[in-house]
Amino acid sequence: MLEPAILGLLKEKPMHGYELKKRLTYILGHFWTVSYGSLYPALKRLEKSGFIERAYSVKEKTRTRNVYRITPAGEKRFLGLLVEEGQSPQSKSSEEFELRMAFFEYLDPATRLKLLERRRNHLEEQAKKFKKYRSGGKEGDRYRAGLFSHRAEIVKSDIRWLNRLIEQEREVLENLSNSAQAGIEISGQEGEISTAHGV
Amino acid sequence: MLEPAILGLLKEKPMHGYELKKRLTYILGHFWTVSYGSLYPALKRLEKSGFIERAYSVKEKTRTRNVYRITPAGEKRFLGLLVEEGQSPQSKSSEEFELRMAFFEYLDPATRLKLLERRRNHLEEQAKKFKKYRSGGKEGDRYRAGLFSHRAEIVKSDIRWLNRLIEQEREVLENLSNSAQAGIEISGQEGEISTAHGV
DNA sequence: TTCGTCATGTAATGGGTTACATGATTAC
DNA sequence: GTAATCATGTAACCCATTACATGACGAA
Repeated sequence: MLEPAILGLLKEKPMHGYELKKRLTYILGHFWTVSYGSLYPALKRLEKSGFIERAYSVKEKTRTRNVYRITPAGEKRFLGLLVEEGQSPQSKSSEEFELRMAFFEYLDPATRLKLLERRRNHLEEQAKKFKKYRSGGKEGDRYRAGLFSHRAEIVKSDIRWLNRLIEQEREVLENLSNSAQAGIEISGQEGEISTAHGV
Repeated sequence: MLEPAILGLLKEKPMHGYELKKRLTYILGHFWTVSYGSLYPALKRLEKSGFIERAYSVKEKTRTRNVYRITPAGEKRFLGLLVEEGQSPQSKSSEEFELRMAFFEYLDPATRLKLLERRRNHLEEQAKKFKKYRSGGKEGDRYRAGLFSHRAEIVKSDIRWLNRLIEQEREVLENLSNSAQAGIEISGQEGEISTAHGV
């Protein structure tokens, strides 16, 4: 969770730990506030693995700032982590999905579509379960029943949202292939993205 | 997270580990699937602390089932854990709130009201932040922007839901105090709940 | 001068997971 | 007879947290 987030943020621009934490809190603060105790060690790990490197260090009198930058290996790693099957059956998948979505701009349309559909299918599974609960009924308690039906509502609205996004993404893909057929060069968004194309 | 869930489930009826896991998955499976590797050790810990006790063990040929039951100390502990300030700034608070809500029937109206209001206030803080994001605008990326506004919608709808629940709970409280004034005995729901009354 | 924020880090701990190990019972 | 489910547990690990430690800089 932490590593892809760091890599994604460093794609925007090189940053030092403190700044990274603020940015992280801004984007993921909704459900996660990273602590320095995990952030700084993570930076060191990533550096040792060669996914990020020290761009430079500023020594202001006694105080230091270590500015990190993502490496080409890091770029690959980042894409790998984003696309990777949500192997954790632990359905913190909602958080995991939000993290991915926050970096969607770095993925190509086909990968985005894949992730969106995967998520929607997962939610549809959940929705099915809710229906079963309902019909298997009782669970007498009104509070728990209220909670369950509220959850079901949220899931339904999430599915609608995803469906809208999926449709948009499909249009993007169609336009792309049309342009391709018309023989127009597609300039591959600087090329770096291409690693993610293996759908 | 695990311990209050176990205690709450054992309040319903004595159970053994395997059954407990199924029940847990049913109620919390939405965002959490506990593993045996955490469940069984947790049961041992709780037993050692005296919060639960072995009601009986069934030896079916070679296979054993250890049925646990909550103790009076466990009841107190359970209520303590449910009401306890969401000390973790880690906003897994949404999960934590869902857990509490799943056991609302065991709390008295005043405590329920307190928890509902705490949660609503928390969400209102979040909603404020979303507005700031919006006005502080840019964050150019349309995907991230879409994600943010979707989050904002969810939060808003959650607040509306909580407000409805709060209103209902207030009515319950008013009715109670009216009945009390009218000199009618309130039979304290079997008495055991009273520990939670110190609001 | 004191408070908030900038800036980096370590050590102990916690709470969970995965993978492993074992074997009976039930339903098809 | 074989697959699914019942049933319990341990050991190694992972990833994060809290608490601690240190100190400069800017604003009120």
